[in-house]
Amino acid sequence: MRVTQIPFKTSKMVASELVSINAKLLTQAGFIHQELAGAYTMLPLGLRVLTKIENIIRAQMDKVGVEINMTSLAPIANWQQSGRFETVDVLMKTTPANKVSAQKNTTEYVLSPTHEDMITPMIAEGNRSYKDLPISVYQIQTKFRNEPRAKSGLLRGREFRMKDLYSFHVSEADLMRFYEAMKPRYSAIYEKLGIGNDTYITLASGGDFTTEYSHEFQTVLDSGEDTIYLDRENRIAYNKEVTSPEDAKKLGVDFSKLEIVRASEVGNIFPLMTKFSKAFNYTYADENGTQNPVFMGCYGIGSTRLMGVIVEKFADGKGMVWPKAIAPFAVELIDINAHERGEEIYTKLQDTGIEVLWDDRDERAGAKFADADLIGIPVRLVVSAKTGDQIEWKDRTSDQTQLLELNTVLERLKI
RNA sequence: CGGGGUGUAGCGCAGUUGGCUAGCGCGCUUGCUUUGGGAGCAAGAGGCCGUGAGUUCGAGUCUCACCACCCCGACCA
Repeated sequence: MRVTQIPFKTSKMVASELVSINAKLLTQAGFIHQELAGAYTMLPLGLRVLTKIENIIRAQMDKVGVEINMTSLAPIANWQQSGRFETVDVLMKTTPANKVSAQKNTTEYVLSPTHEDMITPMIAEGNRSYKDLPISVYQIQTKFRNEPRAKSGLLRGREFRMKDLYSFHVSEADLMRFYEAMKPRYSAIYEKLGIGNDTYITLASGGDFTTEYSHEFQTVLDSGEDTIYLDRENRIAYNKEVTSPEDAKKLGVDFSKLEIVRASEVGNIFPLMTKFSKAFNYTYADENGTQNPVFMGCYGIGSTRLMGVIVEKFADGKGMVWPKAIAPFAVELIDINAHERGEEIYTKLQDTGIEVLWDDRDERAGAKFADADLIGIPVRLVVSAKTGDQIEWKDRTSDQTQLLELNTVLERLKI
């Protein structure tokens, strides 16, 4: 991609009221554009990052389930049937904007904040035998939650993207077997995203459902919203909400010996048990023809939030620093008064299948360098009168530059 | 929802005890010079001062209401 193709420019300045690092840098670098409190357009660079994050999630989920795309609009009836229409206070619904025409459709719909209420009856339609189970289906989509207070850029929005996987089982034992199998899938995702070391599986409350505890994945982050009690040695943490004296006794943990840190929740897995299958009368026939309730689990990961967390985690004084796996491009190419040479290298890199962003603007060197630092692509290549037939290589996180032959550059980038 | 703050040019901001033609920087346009860390000079274009009611001879400035956004808390992926 050429920088001149992108109609969303970087900016030298940004509103002083943007305190959150991810909101500030992503806005300044032209990755996102805010439309409302807690709702952002993904611009070309931001969309590339988000897509890569979601593809990493997708690769792991494809090992345990199949992907579908569901509607965001949901019938109110489904939410009434689960009893959640009145109780979920972040629920949003549509309202027709005007009633000028008599034949106008005035039906109101739920804007789905999560999809249990839709997927349960859908799966139940054709899967009534023990032979059909277990089932595991996921989706990566935009979800809507009327948060009382959207904040911190991508960390908490009213419209955000999230992966949800739903699983359906013949028994609690089978559900828990699957539930346990999800943990390594989640760890693999955080590992690939570059935050594996700082992300801990965390015991949290089971909420309104029938299990006592559930698990979250928390990334240690000063600007995180949650407080967790961290046991670094055993790589496990406890959400503050489950650190009462009773919890301590039940779990056999001495919380006073643990480190208290701020963290951001980047995933959760939850045994739903039979809450939704009961609400939607989803039963299956076992070997004896007896009807039994289906056991369900749900497994979420907020992809837009992850993008924000990763910015917060790695940014330095000059801008963002993307892990290789999700950087919008593998390399940024800058030409300094060497447009033809730039185009030549740009074409070669592209032909080799390397993702390259070419800053082909008619800008001064300083402006291009500053923007490259801000955007945070892992490798910066420069061609100019100084570099001759060679190419200057600089890693985003280093101050060292080196002159390399084109072939060497291609070799290095292939890895 | 409680508390605190902010709405003035595309973006970032200033605007005195109410005063006449509303400024500055960035960006944008044109020209010349410059060219490896956000260039210089010159000439331009660009405003319903968030919205609505008041007070006043006169409101960006004062009053009230509303809306939006940011921050703390409560709540939540």
